[in-house]
Amino acid sequence: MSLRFAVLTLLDIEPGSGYDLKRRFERSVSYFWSASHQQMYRELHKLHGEGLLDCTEQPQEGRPDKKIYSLTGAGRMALAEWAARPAAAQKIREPFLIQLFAGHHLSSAQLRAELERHLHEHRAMLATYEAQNQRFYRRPQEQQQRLWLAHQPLLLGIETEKTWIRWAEELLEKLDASNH
Amino acid sequence: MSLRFAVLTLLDIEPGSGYDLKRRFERSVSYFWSASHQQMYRELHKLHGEGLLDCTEQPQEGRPDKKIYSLTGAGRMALAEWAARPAAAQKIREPFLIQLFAGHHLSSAQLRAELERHLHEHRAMLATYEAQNQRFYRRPQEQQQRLWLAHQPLLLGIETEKTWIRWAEELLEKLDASNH
DNA sequence: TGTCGCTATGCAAGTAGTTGCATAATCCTC
DNA sequence: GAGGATTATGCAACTACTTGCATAGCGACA
Repeated sequence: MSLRFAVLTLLDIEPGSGYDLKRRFERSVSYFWSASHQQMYRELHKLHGEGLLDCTEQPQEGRPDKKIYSLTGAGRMALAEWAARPAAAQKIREPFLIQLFAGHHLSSAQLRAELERHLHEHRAMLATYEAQNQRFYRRPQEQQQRLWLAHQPLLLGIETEKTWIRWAEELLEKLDASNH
Repeated sequence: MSLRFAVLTLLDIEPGSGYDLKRRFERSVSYFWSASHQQMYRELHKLHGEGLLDCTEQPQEGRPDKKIYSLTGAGRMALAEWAARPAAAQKIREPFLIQLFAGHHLSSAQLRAELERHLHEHRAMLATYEAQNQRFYRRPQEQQQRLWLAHQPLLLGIETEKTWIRWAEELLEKLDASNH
């Protein structure tokens, strides 16, 4: 259900094609929801079939035509109605922690290597989030005020990554300490 | 794939029935992976079918018989092999943040109410995590040393909840400030 | 004495998400 | 001028997960 409303929200801000949406998704929604391009296209078809989206084909030179989707009245209503309903609690899914839970099957060198790999990824994540944050603060005041709510998830993303990194660094230290 | 290895890991620590597993899951794995009892039973059947689990029926008085599952040699091998493989990156799924992303469809009173509801849930979560943490430190030294790695995810869970709560409290303040 | 919650297991049908592939033109690099 | 990335869309088959229901005895509460 959430993907459908993520799509509606993005199209509410600005109409676009599946491909556009996929890229905008990566730059905004991706730090609190993940989806592949197949999911996106399928969702667009479904929403269009249900009359929540309009679709106009836009011929392009050289490359395949774009299908530009935008909200219908029904789409806007569905979005507003959903926004007012209490959201389901999040589902936690952290494969790495399950692995850690079974960590006694690994040598401490293997553990270190895995941890450092994840640490690397999370640091990269943090860097892209912070870059995005900077971009936000470089926008004109008017936009900052209009989008401030939609910006809040990014702040949580940044703090969550920092927390993860701190935890992993401490765990590495503990591994060191227990080895010598 | 992760649920399957969560189940194997729990059964590796101690054999048990689907019902046992479900409860142990809630007390340990649930803060980094979620699963319903149906998923659990289905996974047990599958793992048993693939020869990774042994199953012995244990008749009980009054209540239905238990099926006690335990790892076979193949099960232990599969677990060890998986533990050494790099884990997939986590999939983020936070419905509430999508809702916030569409937050301009809500009145600020509605927003406040939703936020406070979530804040309440996260505070309750933090309290149960901390109680579990206390329980851990009351265990005998020997167990603390043996289980210290499996205990690390809980520490991350605690820090993550604290981060969430801090973020939500700040957001509430911002909502207040922008209202007056 | 009725119903609520707990222990204990499971089926069936549905929705959501993943993986792998396919097409096709254009732009850029070597 | 060959190969690869980018733009743009999509099918098919699969796996994972959810929802709603069913069964069935026991203990506690009111």
